[in-house]
Amino acid sequence: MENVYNNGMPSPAPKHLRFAVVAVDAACLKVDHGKLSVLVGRVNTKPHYVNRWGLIGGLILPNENADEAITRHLATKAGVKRIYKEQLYAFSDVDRDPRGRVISVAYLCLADDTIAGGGEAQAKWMPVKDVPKLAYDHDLVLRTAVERLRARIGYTNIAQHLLPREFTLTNLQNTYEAVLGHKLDKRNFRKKVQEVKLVTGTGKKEHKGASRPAELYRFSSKETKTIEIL
Amino acid sequence: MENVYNNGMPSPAPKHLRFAVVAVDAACLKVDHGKLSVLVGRVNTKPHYVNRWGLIGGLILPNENADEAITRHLATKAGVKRIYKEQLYAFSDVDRDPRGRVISVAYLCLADDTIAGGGEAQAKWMPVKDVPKLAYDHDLVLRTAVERLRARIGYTNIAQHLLPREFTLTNLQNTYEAVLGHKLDKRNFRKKVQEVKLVTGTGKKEHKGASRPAELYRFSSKETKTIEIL
DNA sequence: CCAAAAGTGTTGAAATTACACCCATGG
DNA sequence: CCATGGGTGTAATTTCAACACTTTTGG
Repeated sequence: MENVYNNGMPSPAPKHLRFAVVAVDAACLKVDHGKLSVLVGRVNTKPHYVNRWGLIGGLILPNENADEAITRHLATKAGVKRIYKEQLYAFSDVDRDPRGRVISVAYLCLADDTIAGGGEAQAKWMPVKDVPKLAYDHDLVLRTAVERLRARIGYTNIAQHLLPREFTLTNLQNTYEAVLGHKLDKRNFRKKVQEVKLVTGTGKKEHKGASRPAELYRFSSKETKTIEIL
Repeated sequence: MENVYNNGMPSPAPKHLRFAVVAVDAACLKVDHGKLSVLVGRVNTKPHYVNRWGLIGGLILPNENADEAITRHLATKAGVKRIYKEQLYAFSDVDRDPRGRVISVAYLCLADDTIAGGGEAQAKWMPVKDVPKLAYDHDLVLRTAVERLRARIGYTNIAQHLLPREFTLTNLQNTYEAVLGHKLDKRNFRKKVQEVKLVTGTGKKEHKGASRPAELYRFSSKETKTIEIL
């Protein structure tokens, strides 16, 4: 074989090599009323999936890459814009879509509690614990996304994408607890997030109800930084 | 919009949606004579890439998924079989391949020092520090793979795929040092790998040259386990 | 007996965990 | 004045990093 990369593909590739369509799917998560929740949309692809739920997604078009495609589909199909996205995994099993060969690049997306979305009536947020069996292989995609988020929240500042710009330390701790699925010690949590410079206090206070007002914090860095341990 | 997932795609998808081909590429790494090395192949896709090096890869076919495709291409194009593979990232930029739209699912693959490969004359192992500019976006793919390996070796037993079944603790430490790019303390290293039960001693000794023979070890688990810290 | 690589412990510093009470506010 | 959630420190334990010499073998 003369050339180990080129499969004899001219430009553009002949039709028989273009048998697949490429899609993107979003496992879009947020913490909603203390529960880790996922954005799902109605799926009605008869005869295979009738009146089911699935993740938000759709095809990649010729003039866009996967990142651009996922952004577009989230905006047009769920009214969700400007949220955090990171690539999760490419799902490529031959029969993962009963309609034909579809290879899907899945994304882990994170939104804060205040994000709208689901306003499209065909899309809504649902607690992860309550999701029924989803269409296609979307159960697998969702499970993969939750595992990834749990792993990442422990050693990066990724949680910033689950919170508004300013938040109390109690908000932050609740977010961690919802994602991880277990309680944390309040004093140790506060000590740690400050010491590792995850957050910085603004002077401001949040007054809410009949109790001592809480200080508002921000994440120190907007870059996704890898910090060591939490 | 009635259906948020189906883009109006019938079965099978119409031609204009099947504009892309889907490929796989392998960032295949091993530690060769103490140096982290990558498997590269000749690329000659005139007029864009003349006599260049690139990663081993090729197209996905209609009857296989990405995992199967990467296995096939490594075997047929580099004679490399039965090595460890994990999906790395899907690269999908519109013009990443000058010949046309190619979306590539990249893999991180690991081999032990004894693996053959490169016997095909068109494929060979090259120290990562010495690789010239590669074809396509393969520099980016390689960089991504090395970062991933460095991160993972620190908290998983993934290093097992870089070593033969039995090895000395010195072999193991050399492997870690080659991947990480810095020296480690011998006593602390040995203490840690035993305490965390990464490896188990076989009674056997390796006699080599005029020096005290070393005990041979194995990895305790063949599953990819996530251990905490190393 | 010499060269070469294998093997082995201790100590001081730093980090981690567990744990309970006082504070500030609004109603 | 009381109910609510916010905020704080310390001591015991564990973990981590730095460091040098003895052992075993083949030639």
